[in-house]
Amino acid sequence: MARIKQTDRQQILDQTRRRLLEAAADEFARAGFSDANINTISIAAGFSKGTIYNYFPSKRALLLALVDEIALQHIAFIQEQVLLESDPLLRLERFYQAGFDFVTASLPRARILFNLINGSDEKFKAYVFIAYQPMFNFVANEILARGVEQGQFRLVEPAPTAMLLMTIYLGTASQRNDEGQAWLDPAQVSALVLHGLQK
Amino acid sequence: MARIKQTDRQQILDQTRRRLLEAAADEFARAGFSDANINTISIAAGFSKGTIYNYFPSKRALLLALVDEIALQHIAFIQEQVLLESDPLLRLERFYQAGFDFVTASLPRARILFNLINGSDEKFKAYVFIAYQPMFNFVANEILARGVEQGQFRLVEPAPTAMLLMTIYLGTASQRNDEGQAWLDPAQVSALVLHGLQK
Amino acid sequence: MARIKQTDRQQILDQTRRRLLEAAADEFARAGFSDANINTISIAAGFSKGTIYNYFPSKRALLLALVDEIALQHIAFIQEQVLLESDPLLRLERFYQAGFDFVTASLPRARILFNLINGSDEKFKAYVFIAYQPMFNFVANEILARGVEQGQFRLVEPAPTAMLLMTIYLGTASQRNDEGQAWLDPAQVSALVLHGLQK
Amino acid sequence: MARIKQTDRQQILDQTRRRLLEAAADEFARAGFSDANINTISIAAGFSKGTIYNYFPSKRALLLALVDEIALQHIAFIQEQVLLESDPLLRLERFYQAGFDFVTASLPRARILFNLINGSDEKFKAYVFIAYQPMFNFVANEILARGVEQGQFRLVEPAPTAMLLMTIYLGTASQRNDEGQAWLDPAQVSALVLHGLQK
DNA sequence: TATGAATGAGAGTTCATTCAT
DNA sequence: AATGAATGAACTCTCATTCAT
Repeated sequence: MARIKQTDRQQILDQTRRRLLEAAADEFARAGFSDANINTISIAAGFSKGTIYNYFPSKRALLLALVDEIALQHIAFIQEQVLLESDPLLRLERFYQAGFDFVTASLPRARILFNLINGSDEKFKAYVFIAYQPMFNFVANEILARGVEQGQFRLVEPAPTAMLLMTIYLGTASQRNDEGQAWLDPAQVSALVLHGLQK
Repeated sequence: MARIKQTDRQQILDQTRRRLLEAAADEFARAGFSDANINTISIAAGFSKGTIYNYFPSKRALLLALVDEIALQHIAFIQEQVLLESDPLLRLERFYQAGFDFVTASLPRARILFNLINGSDEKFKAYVFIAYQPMFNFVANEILARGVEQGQFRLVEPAPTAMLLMTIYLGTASQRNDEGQAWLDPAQVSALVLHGLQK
Repeated sequence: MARIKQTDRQQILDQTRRRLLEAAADEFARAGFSDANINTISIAAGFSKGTIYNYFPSKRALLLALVDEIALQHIAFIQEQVLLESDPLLRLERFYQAGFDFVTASLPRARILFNLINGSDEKFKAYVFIAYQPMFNFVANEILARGVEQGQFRLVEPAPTAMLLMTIYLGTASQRNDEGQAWLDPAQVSALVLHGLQK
Repeated sequence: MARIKQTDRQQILDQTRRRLLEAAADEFARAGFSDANINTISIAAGFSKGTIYNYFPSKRALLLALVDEIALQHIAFIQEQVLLESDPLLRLERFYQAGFDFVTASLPRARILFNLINGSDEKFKAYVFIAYQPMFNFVANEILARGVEQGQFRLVEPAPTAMLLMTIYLGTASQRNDEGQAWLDPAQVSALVLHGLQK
């Protein structure tokens, strides 16, 4: 009995936390960190202002928790897609395709990410890079290093090149019109990158 | 006599405006629009709070005035550099080189630009794009269209491709370490882009 | 239980609102709208500055809420007193007596009213007239029209004459010395008005 | 020669002062003391901000100088009109007629007066009453005392009754519609007052 | 005499955060 | 666990006043 109750309680806690994070994502995407409003978030989540502070110690911590979540989802989604292919060239194409798909599907969350990376708060920026470290490593090892080994890519240094690919991804995928459609086509971007990487 | 006085006064006005814009550039770069502090700006410029409002009607107007100034300098600098070459391929290289140089030389101003473009305030974003329209046109006409005409580039559509080049430029040039050094090399970026554009 | 809590909370809300309005009445009476200080009001009410904005969206809205309250009290008090008599002549006397009594008892609130009516903000003025419409109607119908019907008053038009009586009331009752005593005697005023209305 | 120059200079000074006072009258009438804007006044007068402070030591002093001027004009106009008649009854009618005429002709200045009298600044109020002392005396002596002596008025005390007449005048004459037309007719008001004063 | 750039105290308002319930 | 009334520091913006020219 007690254990069941315990479980129920945990579920309620998780669900509240989830709703708060969802609402926070929308608000942070809409307004950025400084202009995001804690009250707006709590109301959108269906709770009152105080509840947020039962789950997150501060507005800043709320955003960081959201970054963690976004990074996990983002990395998992891209890895999953990329690993469907084994050829490094196809993996690269998949990488851009999956990246654009992720941004399309999760535009508010992606916007938060881009805002933070190109924003002026260095602490946020550093936090994001740490959270995305697995993705950098994945691109470097599973796409670039393999392509170089197999002789499909020029002899590039995996680490800085991974950064280049990521930067191009973020820069191109983030440009959207009012309906959320990308200005650029991922195939166009990966074609361009592939030309650059091939011998 | 009267004319001299008039001139003096105008010079003082211009100089004050200049110092305010310089200080504003630093502060907006450091903190972004919302967290930038009017008081900090005026103190840094050597004036008191109220003086800003003798020159700009609001914090927002101050930033927009700065955007105008940055865009003019930015566009002029890049055009000047690019036009030193006549070959479209070399022009493209110059474009990235000049772009990276501009960011290096005017990092705070470039940061403001990137923040606005990737930020959440749609009005700021629209304003920036209008201010940079001449640059888009320049890239489309003086680099891409010429390269296509002369058979050096694939048959790309100048307008969206100009946007792609700009996006890649902004995305790559803006990534800097703490000392302001670019993570990426402009030659690397233009090589990649060139590979993508060539037949 | 829950209902009691609910009630308690509502009582606290009402009480805070009440204290804010009381303090606001004193401050607006002392200084007029423009020179009234939000901080002074909240401190006098025993709260901090921000609390006012949990109850009223702006300084202006605070004053308008106060006007609503004053008008309701004012009208109710005068109607109650006037309706103690049925003879229109006696009603007129009661009207001035009650009016002067109201001003004596609620001098700060009355001052706010007079300030607004004779002030330069047309929006405030219009708001006050709308709030006092019931009083104009009451004087026109329950005093003047009846007196004319019963042949005690000259054949005057009720509406503009009601305005005249109100104007004389406001003009005379508002003149007070430092101790809040009226310069004029309401009996004197109503005698004068009665002479003017009788055949 | 020197004396002529001196005269010219004095004329310029007087004219500037005059234009400043005219502009100040409009602005104080429009907005009341607190919301009146020194810059608006100086621009309307065709001068710059600083000039006001060459003529008046402060915004407050500017208003007081204006009050002096208004009172002098006001009193002179009413005395002149009233003294055209010798019969106290006709003088009383003239008093209200002239009063309403003055307000009609000098609405901004009259508004300033009414605002101050019914406003919340006690110092302004006291200043106005001192400036209008000659008018109170004039009404008491030249209208009321004479009417009582000649047996046309009831045996009223001149001083408080003068105050009553003035208060009624100010209260009634100040109510104007958007085109500046009085809500009430001065004949109506003086008829009412006369009924009250006659035996 | 007239100017207007500079000042800076002070205003209303916002909002992340606290905490008693 | 959830609430929301209260807080008060911080913010942008206003404007009467000063003073060097």
